[in-house]
Amino acid sequence: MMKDFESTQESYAREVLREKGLKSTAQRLAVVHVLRTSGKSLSVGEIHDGVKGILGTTGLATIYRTLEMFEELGIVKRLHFPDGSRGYAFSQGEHVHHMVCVDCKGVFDFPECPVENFDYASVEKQGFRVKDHFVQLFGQCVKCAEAA
Amino acid sequence: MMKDFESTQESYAREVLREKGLKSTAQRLAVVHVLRTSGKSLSVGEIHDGVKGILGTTGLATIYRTLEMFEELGIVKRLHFPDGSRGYAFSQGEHVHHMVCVDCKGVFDFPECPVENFDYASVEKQGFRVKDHFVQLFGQCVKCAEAA
DNA sequence: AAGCCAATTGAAAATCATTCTCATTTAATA
DNA sequence: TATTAAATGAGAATGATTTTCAATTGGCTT
Repeated sequence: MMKDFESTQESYAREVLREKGLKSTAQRLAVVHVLRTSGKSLSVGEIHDGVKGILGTTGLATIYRTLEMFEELGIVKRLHFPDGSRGYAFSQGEHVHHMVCVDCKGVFDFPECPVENFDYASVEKQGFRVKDHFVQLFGQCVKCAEAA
Repeated sequence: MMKDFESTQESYAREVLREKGLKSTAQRLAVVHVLRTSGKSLSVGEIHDGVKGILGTTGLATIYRTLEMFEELGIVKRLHFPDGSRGYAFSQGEHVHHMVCVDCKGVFDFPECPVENFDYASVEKQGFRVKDHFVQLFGQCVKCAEAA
């Protein structure tokens, strides 16, 4: 039906889903496809539009359900923008952080974790146990810098 | 009308507002007061309730307007939780990151920035210009660890 | 201390985002 | 291919946020 639907990313999603006993539905794979081919962070509405472009009619609730589930499975990552809006980006499970272009919303990974080797002394002195962290960089990508 | 309404934090907010030619209304100072005395991150609704407790009837829209403005002024900081909900915490302008207790939503600052001295080589190699970052730690505070 | 005026507020409506319900459909397995 | 639990679609319901506009108020000025 559609070329280029079987990429590493789609296979990866398929596998994660199967491992968990979840179904690899056309809608779910389409969400992965839309995110992957966009190369950037998309809003729920944009993802919905993208999926509709592939499958025709698709319920918005399905997109929400899929994204929530994908986030728990580590297939996508939710990003937060300064203006308060949210976006989702494809993410392949590993511990990767994201750098987002504030102009085009393009998403670029950076695998080195700035927080990984951070010395939490001041925080742990107070008795905190750090369990997780959220890091996101904002900036401008080459294309947008040149266009400006 | 209310003791303890003039703290460093309230004075700070007053000053920032005056510098920008904005009014120090009872509602705005009450928002600061509620956040300060709570010592933790609060949702918009919780802040609204807190302000109503002080001033009686208060419009929810005012709370939204105030928080948005305070965020731009660096008086409060918006936090994002894993469950998708948002919270606001008092923040005094400087570059501080926050550690949030996932149990009680208590907010604790840590002034050392883990990202400050991070080597962006891999990112900048691709031509990105990093302009800003968002860092937030999740974990458990002493009290909640003991209670568990 | 009173008056002025732009800034701010409250209340409700409007809009936008997200979740829920339930009848129907479908992917995976036998 | 039949079975069945899982998943979907449609729209209603809920919840969050923004807008509108008339009424109020804080920070001057006099």
